[in-house]
This record gives sequence, C-alpha cells and structure tokens, in this order.
Amino acid sequence: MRENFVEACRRHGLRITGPRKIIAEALSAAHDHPDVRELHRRVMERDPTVSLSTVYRTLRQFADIGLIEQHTFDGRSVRIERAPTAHHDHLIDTQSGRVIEFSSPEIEALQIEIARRLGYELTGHRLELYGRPLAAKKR
Amino acid sequence: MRENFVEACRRHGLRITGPRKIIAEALSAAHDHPDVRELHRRVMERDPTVSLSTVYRTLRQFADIGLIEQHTFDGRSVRIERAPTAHHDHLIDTQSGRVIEFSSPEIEALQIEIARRLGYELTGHRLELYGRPLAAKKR
DNA sequence: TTGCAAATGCAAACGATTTGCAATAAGGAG
DNA sequence: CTCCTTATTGCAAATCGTTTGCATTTGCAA
Repeated sequence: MRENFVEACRRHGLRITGPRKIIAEALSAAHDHPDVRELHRRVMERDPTVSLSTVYRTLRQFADIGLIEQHTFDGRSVRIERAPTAHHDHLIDTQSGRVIEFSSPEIEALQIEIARRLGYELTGHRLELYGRPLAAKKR
Repeated sequence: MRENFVEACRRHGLRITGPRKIIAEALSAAHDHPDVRELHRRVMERDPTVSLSTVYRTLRQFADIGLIEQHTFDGRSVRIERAPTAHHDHLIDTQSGRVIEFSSPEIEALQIEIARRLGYELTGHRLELYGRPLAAKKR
C-alpha cells in the first residue's frame, strides 16, 4: 500500500507528512477491520505523538481518495478497511467480532433487479451477515 | 397496535403508564421510519411533558419485547419501525431519505447458503439497498 | 533557504444516547 | 377505595464516538 498511498496523496494534493506515513503503514499492516481507537493504538506504537484527531482526519481523507473504506457494522463505532481491490460484503462472527469477506454475484444481480422493480437505480448497498460458527459442534 | 401493546406489556410485566401509552400511539400512527428525535417531537404533540429520555428508555423496552425494531441505516442516528409482521429488508431513497420495504426469498436463501459455506450458521443479517428513483427521467 | 498554505496537537464542542437520583405514579393487597 | 411497594419518570449531568477552532509546526514549491 506504501506506493499506492504516496501516489494517491500526490494525485490529490495531500502532503506526505509524518503522521500520514505512519497511519498508512499501520493500515497496510492491518489484516483485520479495526475501529478508530484500535488503529490509533497501533499508530501510537510506531509514534506516540500522533493524535487521535489526526487519525480521524486522515482516515476521512484516505476514504475520500479511495484508499480505505469505513463501515459501521453494529451501529456502534466505525471500522476501517483497506481499499478493497474487488467488491465484497461481510460476515460478522457474533462470538468473536471477526469479520469475514465474501462476495456473491447472484445476490448482486438480484439486488439490481429488485431495485429496478421498485423503480430505482441501485447506487449502493450494504449486506452484512451475522453468524455463529458451526464447525465447533461437529469436530 | 394498541391491543398488542397492552398485551405485550402485561406479558412482560411492564406497567401501562401514561408516557408509554402516548409513545405507543405515536408509533402506531407512524407509517414511516422516524428517528428518535422526530418520534419525540410527535409524542410531544400529544403530551409535551414526556421527556426524551423516557422515549429512549421506552423504545429500548419496546424493542426488547418485540414491539418495534431499531435500525441504523446510515451510520447516523437510529430509526424506528413498528414490529414487522413479516421479515423484510430496506431500500433507501438517497434523494429523499424515504425507506421502502421489500423482501426477497431468493436472497434470503443465498445468504444462508453463503454463511454455511463459510462455516457459519446464519443468525441474522442486514441488507440495505441505496438507490435513485429512475421514474423521473421517463415520465 | 525562505515563505506560506496545509497539517497537526490540544482542548473544547458536538450530537446521540445513557444514567444517577429524587420525585411521582401504577396497580396489587388489604 | 386507600395504602404501600416498586417501577417509572423528568431532569441534569455523564458518556461515547467523532468533529472542530485555534495557535503552532511542517511540507514543499519557488
């Protein structure tokens, strides 16, 4: 993501600052979907002087230029995700809070169809599945 | 909803109080998906002494006993909906904020299937479509 | 190197929601 | 019908996540 980040910032006239570099690093190291406080914690491990407000501000900018996405799964705080290369939806493990990504062309197609039938052009959607692991039982 | 409300409260040991009656009335009169402040506004039209905190507390209780559902469509404030008789999802008109209900057995089935394939038992889901009306163009 | 707009840290502000507490009222017992 | 216990209420203050104003610092183009 490093390159992508530098390039994207340049393209949008954002300066390559210390805090932004650190935040970008923390993001590319994140293989999960942390919330902002958690991300700030990780950023502070690299540089404890970066403030929470800078993290918030930077995340908004990164989202604006398409580097990340911000989701609110539970109605609670925002969770961060590196810019997806391909579209996908999420399954949230209700026991652990873990987020699993998936995609379903069939569902995508149905969504467009449903919107059209209701007289709308689909401009976006959100699909979240909530589930309990079933493996545990059998194994 | 009047009867349903009295009965449900009785069944769960909730007292039938003045504020609760008013809130239940405002809810059954609502044919949209108001947020809490808007609902409180409507409640106050009937009785200006009912406080916002009582509305919040009552809504939580009503949700607990299944009289209503609370959604957070946009990541912003909570929107209220009378208990649905049948399950459905929502399409949000991005121009007007209006909410349209729909249901799709095909999608429901696919969701269960996807969760299973990922090793999960589906315990819940959220599906929201966002769209722009297309009728306007043609007519 | 210099100069200036962009970016930062801090603390205060915010909007939505929750909570502690003393006062009030529902509704079963007598 | 009145009394008593306990749930419920209104109010104000607290919380939580997020945003913002402002004085200070810092990229970076010239």
